[in-house]
Amino acid sequence: MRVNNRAQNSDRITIIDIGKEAGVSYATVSRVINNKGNVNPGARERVLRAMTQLGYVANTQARSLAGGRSYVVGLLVQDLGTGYAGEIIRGIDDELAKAQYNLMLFTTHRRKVKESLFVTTLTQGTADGLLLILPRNAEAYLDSLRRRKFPYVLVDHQGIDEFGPSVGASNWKGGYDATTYLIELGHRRIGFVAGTPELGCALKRLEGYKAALRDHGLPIDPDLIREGDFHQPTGYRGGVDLVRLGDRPTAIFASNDMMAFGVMEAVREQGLSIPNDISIIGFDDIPQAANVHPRLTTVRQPLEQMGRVATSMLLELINNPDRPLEKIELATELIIGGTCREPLNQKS
Amino acid sequence: MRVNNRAQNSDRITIIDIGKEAGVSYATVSRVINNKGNVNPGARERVLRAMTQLGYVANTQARSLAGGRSYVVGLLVQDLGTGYAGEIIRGIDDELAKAQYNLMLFTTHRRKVKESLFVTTLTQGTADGLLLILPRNAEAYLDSLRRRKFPYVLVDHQGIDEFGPSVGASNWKGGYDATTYLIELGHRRIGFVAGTPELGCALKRLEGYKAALRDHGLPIDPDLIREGDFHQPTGYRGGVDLVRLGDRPTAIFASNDMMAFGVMEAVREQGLSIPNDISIIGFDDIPQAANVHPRLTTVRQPLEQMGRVATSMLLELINNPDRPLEKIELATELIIGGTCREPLNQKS
DNA sequence: ACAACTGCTGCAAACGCTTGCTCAAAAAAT
DNA sequence: ATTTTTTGAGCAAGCGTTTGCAGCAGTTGT
Repeated sequence: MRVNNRAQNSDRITIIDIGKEAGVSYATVSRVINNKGNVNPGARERVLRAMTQLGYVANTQARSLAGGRSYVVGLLVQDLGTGYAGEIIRGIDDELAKAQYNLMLFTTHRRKVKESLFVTTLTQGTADGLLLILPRNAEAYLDSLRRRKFPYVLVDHQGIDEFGPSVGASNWKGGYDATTYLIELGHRRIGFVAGTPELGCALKRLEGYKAALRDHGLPIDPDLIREGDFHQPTGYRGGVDLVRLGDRPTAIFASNDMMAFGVMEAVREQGLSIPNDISIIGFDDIPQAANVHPRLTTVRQPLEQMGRVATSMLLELINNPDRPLEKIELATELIIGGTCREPLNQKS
Repeated sequence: MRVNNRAQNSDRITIIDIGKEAGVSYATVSRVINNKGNVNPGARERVLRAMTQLGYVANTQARSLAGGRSYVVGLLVQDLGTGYAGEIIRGIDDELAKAQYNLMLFTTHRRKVKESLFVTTLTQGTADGLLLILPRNAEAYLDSLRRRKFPYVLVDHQGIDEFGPSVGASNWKGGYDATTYLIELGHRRIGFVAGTPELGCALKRLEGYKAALRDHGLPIDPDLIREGDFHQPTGYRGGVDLVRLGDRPTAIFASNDMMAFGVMEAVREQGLSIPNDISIIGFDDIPQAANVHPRLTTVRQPLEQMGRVATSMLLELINNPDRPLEKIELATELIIGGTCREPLNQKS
């Protein structure tokens, strides 16, 4: 006989137990659990009752082994440092919970090496699908996933993978709207702090900004455009540079909130007031944006909803692998806070 | 015959394949994988070679079913909004990766209800152990875990569970040190913004603050102590209140960084300079603390290390359930940034 | 040279579940 | 009343591992 090394195994309740309790075979119990086949309403009732009575909890490993489904989706994310991923994840695991799925998390952090390994393990039976938030070197495995028809969805990543399904936000339009808003307030010199140029979303936002300027007959001044990397320090740096410009801008558009916070710091450190001296607008609307004073005016990406939509797409893909792949772009929304106003006309 | 519904099953490589390739039985392959029993070095060598050659990936579900181990640990965390949890998680999954373990994430968010359900499922075979970061209503299940000897470790939670193993930081000493630092700089009126009083760590920090004042013969002025909840808005609120005080403090100690950011905002909005008019010190040293300007002076909690230590404790507990339970308190460290200086003697 | 070990390896059962097949009983059709 | 169809449920195989047990060489001891 084999001895289990896990204490709770001894009293673990299996479908066999509940089959006995309900007076049916364990196969029937399984059918009830999975809503499969034809089960007599009476029997189903008894099974259900027995389950709650005995406190049955399905053994996911066994289900997975037998049924080929693990009820787990893997999530690959770079880092949980800002609220950004947190918001998306909120949507994800809310949606996952509804479908009785679990979330396996892998944080890339600095070590790109293991990313592939993780994907391999996960896609080899541990998970039924994969959610990728802003993956960096996805090329390494995306191809293999596609070939094997392993379900996955890209979140907030435009550009890299033209074939795969993805969920993002209207970055171009968001950039356009934010800029237009500033222009309509009366701003003529609008600084821009760009995001990592390798990321599609960063480019789109920049293009939106340029298009808005163009459409309103304003010049695109390269001096007003600074490169950043979506993190606070580069926002600060860009802010300092822009503020020190001889003919400094009356407004600055940072292409994400974290950088906007950096810009705000820079502006204030130079003894200038927000929004009186300089208007500031961000992008993302992470939770913190609502916590600074004045509240950051920003372009909201529906992060939670993105997580939600991506998840439900993934679940559908899992249930029906031959379903046509979609690319969904959710609408952004301008959130008016207190960091923007019409420019004071002391300087034209 | 049964037809698999998963495409990749057809070409999945199992220990049987490896066994054939290496010319041994699959049992031997299993022994090699698990470093069990005596295996002939030559055979081991061949097996290893076959594994890399064929790109073998173990099926975790099967291992779990047969071996009673899932190589998964569950993580329960309230929210991923700030970098706080992110840092801890970095330590956790770094350590987990070393042991070839995976991480199952559950975010409590607003819905406490499902927390217990998650714990039940997880402890019923899905995970080998549980990591709990600042759980709120842990009483609901901690007891059951203890009874069933299910391995778990509490992270950064002092007070609730006197029996269970836990990892935290020296909150009292951190509070004491920070306050002493300010006093030694010459501050006499030091404001304090407290954290959620239900959390042990918040209380400890406050006590450390009071003790330092006492030890240096300074009065404890209730007016200088404001209640907060560890989030930015309450820090802001507390900051505003303190700054508006008739006899305003020359320094403010916020009991975590997020609130310190709120205080910084409040101070600057009142037209005061940091650190010239008011010194500010935080607690935690989340990544952002290094990104604000000037860099926040704060008490570093070794968050990543806490995650790391908690994880290795958990893993040891999993391997040896009868091991005595420990409570580890890691040292905090004062990080000198640029938000503190001696008070300007314009006002005594 | 024979018994007693030792080291290595294979066999097969078990883990808890899903599901194709089969078949009995009940319902519908003739 | 008989045949056909439908419905419901049991049987047993199989998912990919781990591991106790048995067996078979090769060593060592006497």
